[in-house]
Parts: sequence; C-alpha cells; structure tokens
Amino acid sequence: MVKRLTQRRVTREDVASLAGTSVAVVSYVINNGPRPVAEATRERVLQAIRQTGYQPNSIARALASGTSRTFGVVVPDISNSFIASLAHELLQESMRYGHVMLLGDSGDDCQREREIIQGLLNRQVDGLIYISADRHPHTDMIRRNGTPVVMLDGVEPEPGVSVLRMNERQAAREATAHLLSHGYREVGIITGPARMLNSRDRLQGWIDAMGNAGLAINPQWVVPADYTRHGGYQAALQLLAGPGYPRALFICNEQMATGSLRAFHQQGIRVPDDLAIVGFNGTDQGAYLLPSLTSVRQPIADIAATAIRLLHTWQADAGLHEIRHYLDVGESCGCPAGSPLTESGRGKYETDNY
Amino acid sequence: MVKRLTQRRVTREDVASLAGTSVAVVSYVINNGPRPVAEATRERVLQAIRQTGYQPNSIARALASGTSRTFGVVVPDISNSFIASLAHELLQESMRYGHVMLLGDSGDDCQREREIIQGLLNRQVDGLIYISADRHPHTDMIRRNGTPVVMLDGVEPEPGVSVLRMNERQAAREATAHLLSHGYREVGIITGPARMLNSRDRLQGWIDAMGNAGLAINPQWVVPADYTRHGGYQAALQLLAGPGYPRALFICNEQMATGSLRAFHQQGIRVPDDLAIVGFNGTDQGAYLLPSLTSVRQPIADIAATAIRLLHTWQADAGLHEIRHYLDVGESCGCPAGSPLTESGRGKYETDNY
DNA sequence: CTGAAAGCGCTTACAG
DNA sequence: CTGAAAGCGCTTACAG
Repeated sequence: MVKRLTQRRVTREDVASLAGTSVAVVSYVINNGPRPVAEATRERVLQAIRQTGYQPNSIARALASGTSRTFGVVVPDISNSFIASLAHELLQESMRYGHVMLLGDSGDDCQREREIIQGLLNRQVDGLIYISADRHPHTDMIRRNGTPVVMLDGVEPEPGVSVLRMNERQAAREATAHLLSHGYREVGIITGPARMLNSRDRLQGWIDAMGNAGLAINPQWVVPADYTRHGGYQAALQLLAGPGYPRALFICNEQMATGSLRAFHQQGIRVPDDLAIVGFNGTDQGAYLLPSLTSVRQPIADIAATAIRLLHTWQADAGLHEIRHYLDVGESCGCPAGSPLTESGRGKYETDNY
Repeated sequence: MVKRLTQRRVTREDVASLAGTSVAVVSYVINNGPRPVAEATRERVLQAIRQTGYQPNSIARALASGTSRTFGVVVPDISNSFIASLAHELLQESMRYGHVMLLGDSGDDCQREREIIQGLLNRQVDGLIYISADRHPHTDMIRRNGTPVVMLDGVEPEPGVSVLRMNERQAAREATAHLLSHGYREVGIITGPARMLNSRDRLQGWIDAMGNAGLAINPQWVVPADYTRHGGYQAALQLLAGPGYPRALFICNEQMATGSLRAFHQQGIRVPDDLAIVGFNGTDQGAYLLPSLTSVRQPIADIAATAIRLLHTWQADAGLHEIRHYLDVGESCGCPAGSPLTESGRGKYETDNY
C-alpha cells in the first residue's frame, strides 16, 4: 500500500534508505546514469520509489545540474489567435523533449516585456522563444546571459540570437500581387502598429507590389490600425468615410480582417464583389469567415518544431532560418470560379510562381 | 562601467565581497528582510549590485525558501480563443504578484494532462489553475502534494481543491429560455464532447428549459460535436440533412457557433430569420461574426483576478466560488428591433430576470 | 545591525 | 558497481 505523506515530502534520502543504498545510486537509476547500476540494485530502488511515491524535485535538480528542463516563450499577447495557435504547437513540441514552458505575455508593453524576460532568465530557462512587441527587442540581456534564443520576428540575426521567420516583405508583396492579378488597380492597405517590425515589412511589401505594377499610392488608402478586430473595424469605417474607396485591400492580419468584414457588411459593401480582400497570417478561423479569407499563411507546426529543435541543438552562430509561406485562397479575394475550393470554400497553393 | 561577465554568472558572493559584507546582508537588502540593514550598508550593497549587474537566481531562491514565485495553469487547448483570452488575463494578473506562469496544454489528452500536472508539481509551483479536459480531473495528486489549486470547471469542491465557476446549467437554461422567449418552439442544440463536464451541464440546462416550457425534445436536433469550428460546421450540416430543422439552436461554444454560421450561410439558411442562434462563452470575436452572436458570457478579467487571489490567500477549505454570467445580445437570436445595439450590433444585460 | 553556518534536494566527480 | 562528500546559489534561524 502507498503511504500517504502529508507532512514532509519524500526525498531521495527516503528512497535511498528504504532501498538500502546511497542517494547517488538513486540518482543513477532515475537519470539512467552517469554511472551504471547493478540490475538487482536498480530493482530495489525502483521498488522503493513506487512504495514511497517519490517524485524528484525539479527545482533542486535544476540548481544542481544547471538545466531546468524549462523553456520560456515571450509573446505580445496570447489572446491573439495566431499567437495562441503557435503557442499550442510550441507546447506540444517542447513536451516531446520533456520540457515545460514558462509563458510571458507582455500585453504589448515594451517595458513589461523586459521584466518578463529578466524573470525568465533568472529562472534559468534552457532557451527562449521570443516574439517582440517592439522593433527594438531586448536581446542585450539575453545575449549577456548566454541563453539560447530563437526570435520569431523580422529582425536580423546576431551572434547568440537565432532568427526564424518568413520573408514578411516578400509575402506581403505576393499577397498584393495576387490582388493585382485579378485586375484591381486601386489597392489599399490596413496596417499594424508602426512600432512593430512585421507591420513595417508588410507595408513595405505592399508598396513594392504597387510600385512594381506602376501604380500610384493613394495615402488615404493606407490606414493604420493595431492588429485588433476592433482596430480593423474602425479602419474599414475610416476607409469608407473618404471620397471613394479602393477596389481591393490588403489587411495585415486576420483579426483586423475579421473586424473589417463586419464593417463592410454593415455598410452594404459586398466582399469581394465591391471590394476584394487578402489577409495575412491567422488561423483555421479564416476559413469560417463570411466570405472565407484569402490569406498568406505560415506552417505553424513546422515553425514550432524548428524553433524547439534550434534551442535543443543550440549553436550560438545558428543565424537565420527562413520559413516558407503560401497563399491560402478563399472567397474574399474574388478568385475566378474554377479555383480549387474545398467544402469551406478555399484552396491553398504555394506562391513561388509569383 | 558595467563589467561584462560571460564566463561565470555573478552570484551573491561576488556582490557581498565587493560590498564588503556577508551574503546574508545581501539577502536582507534584496528581500527587504527578514533582518534590518543599516542605511550605509544597504547603499554599499545596492551599489555593488549595480556594478556587477547581479541578478538573483530564482531557482536557488525557490529551493531555499520553498516558494518558486511561479503558478501553473493547465488547459485543454490554448488555441481555443476563450481559453487564450482567459490565459491572457491570468498572466497579467499573476504578474502583478511578481509571479510567472508555467503553461500546460494537454491537447485534450487526459493522460498527458496527468503528466503535465505532475511536471508542474515537481517544479514546486505555488499554485495551480486547472481546466480539465475530462470529467475526472486529476485532483488526487494535487491534494496529496498540498499545492493550492483553483479549478475552473464544473466540479464539486473538495477539501484542498477550490472551484471557481459559473452555474453552467443555469446559464444554459437561461440561454435557451431567451430563445423560447422569442416564441420559438422547436429548439435544437449542438453540444460539446460528452467526456467534458461543461458539455453535460450545458446540455442539461437546455433540457431543463425545454422541459420547463413543456416542449418535446427531438433527438435528431441534439447534435454532438467537439467544441471546434469544424465540428460546429459539420454538426450544422448534419442538422440540415435531417427531415426539417429547428427554428432555433443553442450552440454550446463560440467556436462551434462560428463554424455553424458558415454552414448555414452556405446552405442558404438565414440567421436569425430562418434559424436563430444563441451561443455560449467566447470572446470579443462573437461581436464580429455575421450575424453577431448572442451568447452567454463570463467576465474573464474577474475570473482571472479571483482565481489568482484565491491562490494567494489560500485556505484549503476555500470551497466554491460562483461567477456571475450575463447574456450578451447580438443579432443571431433575432431579438426584436429596439434592443440596445451598439455599433457592432450588440448589447448586454444581466439575466437575473429569467 | 551583522556574520558564520546549516540546510533546501539534487548531481557528479572522485575514490574505492 | 557503490558511497561519502562537495557543490549548485540561495534563505534564515542563531549567536554575537
């Protein structure tokens, strides 16, 4: 029968004395090393562990061994569905390595982000996944600490800081080019906050595509927002308030696309008939919007697997790793009939051909 | 100038020797106790901390003090937007107490959930917030460990296990009653997975309301699904496949409501004109669906604040804490014109009057 | 007000 | 193959 120990926690000492060995041997058994243990001894130890219900204290282990079996992930806002989906995959992946995850949510606050990172470093995380809320990420303290870090941002890699990212600018260019390929000439954009790196890259990609096509940019159709649904809603209303509105729109994330669809619907603007839309990033949800959202996408599970692997096989000079992206075609861009639609009205294809 | 220390980490020892004191005094300064320190000494220590860039090792602190300044949160799936929103609030709230959060995502897997909890307990979390993927939560190991735990599930509290929840059954009854109050008599339901506690409570509430109104239950209009968007989509199609379909529908979460709206749209069913809908839980997003979703809601920030507070002021006999809920009225239920709509087509009110 | 020292529960050379 | 012991970086009675 298992003993109920409410008072003191069972420690290695208890197991050792019950098994009639030293605590060192208990360690060797639990960790399968670094010294060999006779089979009979091992059995006695395992038996003692079962009898006592012993559970190793990870904190003590971390202090003694220097590895906490913990990763940290820092994000601007976990309630963003793209980030949440990514976090889900990261958690599944790190679990495969026996690691748990410390989650830091900066709430889009740059100063708080710094505190969070410091807190995670002080807790001896074995590695950090970092999506910054600002274009000046706090890599200084991480590098000084020597902790492996993979940034999922559009920054340039530095020594000691790996970067895993898609080519945001190119992807934005392709998304815009897709709209242009439908014959739309008047194309606007709803951007994210200027302080964020990916906002600027996506804006720049849109500018590139317009320039490549020899099209003029109408400043009134460059509407800044904040990556939220409400921001997208407001931006759409603002766009409609102007004298005339564009024929097509590149919206820089899924949440804003969701909000803007609501606004267009309320104002009687039909998507894609009156105004076509292509979005960026996002989740499963885009397929269920009305109309379903054509959007640039990233393979989230691959990103997570690669990020965790980079931490595990860490080399300070790992550098830059690029993620492929693809255009997930739904109804919102007004693709001609005959495009490969599934039950939920969308198909996907690589955009290499652009 | 700050010394760059790449080799060895700065420890309390370094600070102490630079300040010409003992490590104990450094502790007293950093922790503001438990012994007083002369002002001059304190200054020397603070100066030494600045000079060395010393950062306390939280792992060592946890081992010595017994408190890790870490909470754990265990959820079925962080990519669910309601859960993600809740996690966001929990993170903001725990940060106010100087705690970081270990996040465990079981991926709806009951066995994995157990491993995760064990992992968090071994890491000496100061408390646990727990949403189970199954109606048999793993409270045994938590209780044995003596770790404070707040369950956000519809379980009954036990000694050592606090429960913070809304009255799901009553809320579901009210949601259904709202549909009935519009005069609809044929009301169906799309439920969550039977293994989960809240699925059954919500189903039961719907049954209650139907019974109270003296209405017969059509088994074909009780469609089981799995709380996902795709599940809701499929369930809606299944409902439409039968001979006839109900006039109204209670859909047990927001994700499924999102999926079903897509299905109804594709099949030419107008919501709410042909079929009215009330949802359950969910996020900001419900307001941006087309039509906007009428839904039972919970005050997420309050839940988070209360949960963290319960952990902080822990008493093993804390018991049950009920969360109020309200009905957030959008367009999907077909409320008569004149209801208090905002810009995004919704209003909210308490449901105490039901 | 300050310091020497035990202790938190592990890991891991080192010696046998 | 096994054990005694130092050490990880802190906290905190205890004695001065």
